[in-house]
Formats: sequence, structure tokens, C-alpha cells
Amino acid sequence: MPASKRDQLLATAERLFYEQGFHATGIDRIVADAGVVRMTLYNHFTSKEALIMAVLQARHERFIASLDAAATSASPGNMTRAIIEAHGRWLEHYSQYGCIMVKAMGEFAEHSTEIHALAVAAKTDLLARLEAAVTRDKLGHHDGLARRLFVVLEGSNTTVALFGIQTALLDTRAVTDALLAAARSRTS
Amino acid sequence: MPASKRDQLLATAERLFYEQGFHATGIDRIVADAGVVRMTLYNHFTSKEALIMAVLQARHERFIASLDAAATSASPGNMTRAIIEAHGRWLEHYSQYGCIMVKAMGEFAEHSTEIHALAVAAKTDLLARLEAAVTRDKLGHHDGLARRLFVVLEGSNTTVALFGIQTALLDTRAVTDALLAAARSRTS
DNA sequence: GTATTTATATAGGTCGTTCTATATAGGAGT
DNA sequence: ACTCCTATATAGAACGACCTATATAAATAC
Repeated sequence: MPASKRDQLLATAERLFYEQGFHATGIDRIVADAGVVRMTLYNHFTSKEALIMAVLQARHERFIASLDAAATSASPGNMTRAIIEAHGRWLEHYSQYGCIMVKAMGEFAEHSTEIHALAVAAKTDLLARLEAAVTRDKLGHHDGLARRLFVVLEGSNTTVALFGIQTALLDTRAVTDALLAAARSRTS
Repeated sequence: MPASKRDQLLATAERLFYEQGFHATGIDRIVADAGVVRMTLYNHFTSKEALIMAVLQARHERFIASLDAAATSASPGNMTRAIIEAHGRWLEHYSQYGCIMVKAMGEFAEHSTEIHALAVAAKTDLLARLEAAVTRDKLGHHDGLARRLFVVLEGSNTTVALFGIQTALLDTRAVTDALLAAARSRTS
């Protein structure tokens, strides 16, 4: 079954926003690449800003779903590592040029409170997953461990765009392993 | 002595580009805020792209100078930590809303090879400083330590915009301390 | 036959850039 | 001292291209 026009628009806009930036991507380019006419876009979305919100929201839901899937199928005591690895797979498949939420925060910090807030919420959602996993893995008494892991994952969002996916994953794993090993050794 | 018009333009453009983004900041806004007329801008810079390049270049030179100053005045064996702390001070004073080079990479990846290359070079310059410091501190045999530290510093660029400077600096220091401690313990 | 999509036209703005013309100031040449 | 020259600034108009968004009528699809 062919994708609906709405889904075509969302997929095309997501690709263009991600590769070219939000302000640099015009409506005409989106509808042309999606193979629809301009009015079809405004039939489904009230404005460019609404389209951006829908794109980010949909992408974030997919991201969180993949994290949660990895977390629920993780062996006991390994939920934190499962989330870190799921984040790495997301980088590999959908985020090789950096994090779209970081880009959105940069372009809309003083331009659209709504979009900026959505991007921030996406980041705190990831942190919340890490905190839940750390607790479940009985590492919750290490105050701030989840936040330290979060810093590393955020760093990998940038390094993947600089040095490629293999290097980024290797370095990220090395740092997170060091953090987890240090936490566990102090637990014993 | 009053700043030259050129310097006024550079300072104003840097602030606006950083706060609002590059594409979202128009020429008219820059010249208005700088208290200068439009032709004065084109008298000093051949185009908006040239202005962006000059802004990024000047900012990067200031950044590298502050890193190098901290490195040269560091006590023996502490150059790596000195660079990490200098990076933290830069975050605190000039980069509370994220890294301008990361923003530039996001907006110009497929739009201006020149600007993108300059931003990438800025990142590799920071990594090179970390590598030199790790070597000077006799930690060079830990392959990839500099790159792992780099991941953490990149992460702090994002977390400072999310959770504020205090939290970002605390978390960053905790992670880098863990990496340095692990490296030193394996040296002994 | 009702809802969606298309086609086309257009409104109203902003974008980066260039133009002409005028004003001012400092240094060089005589 | 006096003029010339160059550099830099101002003011304002104008360019063509692009931008987001809307209006309307015909065509298509379930």
C-alpha cells in the first residue's frame, strides 16, 4: 500500500530538515520532493512550524519506542547497557549527521518556544530512560550516574558527524563502560 | 578608543548568529544592531557567507588561545586537566547555549562546504590539543584517551544548554576524572 | 457524492546584494 | 598652508529571487 500523502510529506520533510536545516529548507522544496502540490501540505498542516513539530514528534516517538523495546527485552541488570546500545543503533541508522533535536534547539531557541520545548522534552525523555534503567539495574544509589551517561551519549551525537559511526560507537562504549565499571566497583 | 565598524559588525553578528542561528539572522538585523549602514557591511565583507566565516574564524582563534594559555601555564602532568578546565570556562563565559561550531555544521553541512570545513577544523583543533596534552602528561600510550575525553567535552556542549552551567561542569568533571583515573591506574 | 488532490494564480514579505550620490576625515605632494 | 587623493561612512532606492501562506476551480478517488 502506498504511503499517504501526509506520510510522504512527513518523511520528505524529515530528511530535508535533517540534512539541510529547518530555515534553509523551503516549502516548495519539500512538496516538490514529496511529489505533491503545495496546497496538499497546507491541507494536512496548518503551517511550516506545525509541520516541523509533527516531524520532530513522530521521530521522537520512534526513537523512544526503540529505546523502550531494547530496555524491556534486556537481561536483568543490563538495562542501562541495552539503552546505550539502542542509542548507538539509532545513531548508526538514522542520525549519522548529528542529532536533529540539537539542531532544532540551535535554530529555534529564540525563534519558536514550542519547537524548542519539544526538543528539550525529547532530551529529558532520554535522560529519564537512563535514570529508570540505572535504578532498575540497582545502580540508582550512584547519584548522577544517569546524567553522566547522558553527557556521553550527547557527545556521541557530535562525534558521529565528525569521525564516523565506528569511531563514535567505540569511543562511546569505552567511556560508558568505564563509568559503569567504576559504579559497580564502588557498589560491590 | 571606540571599536572599529568592522569589529562592531563582527561582535554583533557573532551574538545574533549564536542566539538566533545563521539562516534566521538577516543582514538588516545585523547592521541595525551594530548601528551601521548596510553598505558598511559589504565594504568589509564580500558576502554574508564571508561574514560568517570571519565570525567563526575569530571566535575559534580566541577559543584556541584560551586553551593554549591554560596548557602552557599548567603544572607538569596536569596539562590535560588544564585544557578540560579551560574548556569549561569557555562554556561558562561564551557558550552557555551550545557550541556555535556544532550549529554551523548543522546549518551548512549541505549548504556551504567552506563554512562546514571551518567548523570541522575547529573541532579537530580541539582534539589535537587534547592529544598533545595526553602525550605531554605521559598518558599517550592509552590509545584513544584523547578522543574519549573529546566525546565528553562535546557532550557538555549540549548539556550546558539543557541543564545549566553548574550541572554541566560537575558532570563533565566527574566523567573526565573517571577516565583519567582509569588511565593512571592502568599505568602505575 | 463527499473528501481529497491537483493546478494555477497571487498576495505580501523578506532575503542578499548592488547601485548612486553625498559626506567626512587623514595623509601625501606641492 | 593648500589642494588632491583615497578610504570609509552615510542615506536611500532598487533589484530579482525566494519565502510562507491563501484563494479558487477543476479533477480525481473512495
